[in-house]
Amino acid sequence: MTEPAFTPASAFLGRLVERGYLNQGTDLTALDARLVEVEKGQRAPLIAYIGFDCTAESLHVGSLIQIMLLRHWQQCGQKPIVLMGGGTTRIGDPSFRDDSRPLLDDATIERNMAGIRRVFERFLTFGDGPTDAIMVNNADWLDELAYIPFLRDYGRHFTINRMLSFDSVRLRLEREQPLTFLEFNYMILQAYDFVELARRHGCSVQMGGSDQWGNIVNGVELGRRTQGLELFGVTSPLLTTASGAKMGKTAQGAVWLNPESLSPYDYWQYWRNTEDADVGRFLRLFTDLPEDEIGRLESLPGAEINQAKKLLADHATTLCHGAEAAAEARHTAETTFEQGGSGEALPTVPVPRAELGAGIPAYALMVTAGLAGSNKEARRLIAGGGGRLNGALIEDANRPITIEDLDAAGQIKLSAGKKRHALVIPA
RNA sequence: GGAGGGGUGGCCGAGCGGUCAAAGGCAACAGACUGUAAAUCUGUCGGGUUUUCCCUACGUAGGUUCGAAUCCUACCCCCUCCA
Repeated sequence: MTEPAFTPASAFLGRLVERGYLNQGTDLTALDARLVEVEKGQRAPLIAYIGFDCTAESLHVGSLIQIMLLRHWQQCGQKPIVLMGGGTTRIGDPSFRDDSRPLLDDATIERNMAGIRRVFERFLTFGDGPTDAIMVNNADWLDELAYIPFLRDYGRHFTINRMLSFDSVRLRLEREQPLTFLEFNYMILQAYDFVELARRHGCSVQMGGSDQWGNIVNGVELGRRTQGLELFGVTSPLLTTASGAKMGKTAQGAVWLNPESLSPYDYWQYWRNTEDADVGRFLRLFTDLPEDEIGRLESLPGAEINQAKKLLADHATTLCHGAEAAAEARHTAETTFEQGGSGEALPTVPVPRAELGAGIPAYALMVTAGLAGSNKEARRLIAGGGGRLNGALIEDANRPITIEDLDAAGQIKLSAGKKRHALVIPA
């Protein structure tokens, strides 16, 4: 557990504490000492892993803190392993959930894994070097597990009594939600993953979100009991916004890290709209900016805090999508919001020139532009004063929009409210 | 296997023969206020070209009624207690 006055000597743990990544860890003092030895060149880099589910074809902002943990780990001269849960995803982590996850088929898992791999390549350096990241898939060993030998070798180290006492299981049972035996095995397999990674790759540290604490501790103990290994666990805090909402949800859904799932412009916007109270915290967690700079930014008064939000958006987007995409997103945002214009990175919707020539009712165009889910919703939006055409309020939902409405740049800017815009271009 | 309770809109949760597209809350969207923030207030919140009209919807399939989310039958699923 975390010692209250723990002051780490190692670069890595020092950074975690300073930047707010540390929730708790097993024997942090010993881990700190090992890390220092590496820094002094007295031992080879330590190897840490974090496991990721393959439940979607991209990771989202909720996993970003974990990705950043691996990134800092690598920057501090240690070696990261990204563990893809190709095997465990077929079971579904029951931690703190009331319902079972839907079981995914192998093809879907495979596809998801490919999408997730690309995200990591932006945050970590992969390769064969001593501190290069590697990616492994736990299906490689879980798929071929033999049931009886596995039970005999590992099952005997788990008591049901203890497993039932873990919050992740206990809370579910207390709420009288069913927990299947399949899901119940998840924690055993995750513990086994840790031991297997130690054996195969010499991995000695597992990190993860605080909801993984129970699973991580199980792995540490299993390693000690079965092979006398000294393993460590480190968790990061569960993140919520200052107003208490879970991170990573927006109107359009999850904030994906993959440009196909969420455009860099929308990603930039997500960070730009951070609540005032979160700016400092997020700068520390999701950018590489130095502490003194962050201190200055987070104390900007009143509306000036918006400068800090832009920098947050710039740096977070650069990490995830590259500097070019970030610059374009910022440019688009500034022309759209500060000059009332429209930048290139706004979503564009091609509409056949002939249809525009004939005129399309405003409500219908809102729908094709993706700004409303149905004609009715579009009408409501316009009736409520939320529809704009090239910046001007749309009074009548039936008002035809034609080529006459093309602006100087040859496009039509449609807006739903102040933040959602789309460009209609004749095709 | 026996007894009882329950399955309602994105979620929670009322309704228990017409006045029900279904109270209330949350979430969401828009408006006002602002700073592309938070909080607050207002409006909207199944679909249909603007609708005193139509369609779809209250686990599934039938039925009784002029009329059902509400009653009946069968089936599926969940929960509780007993065995």
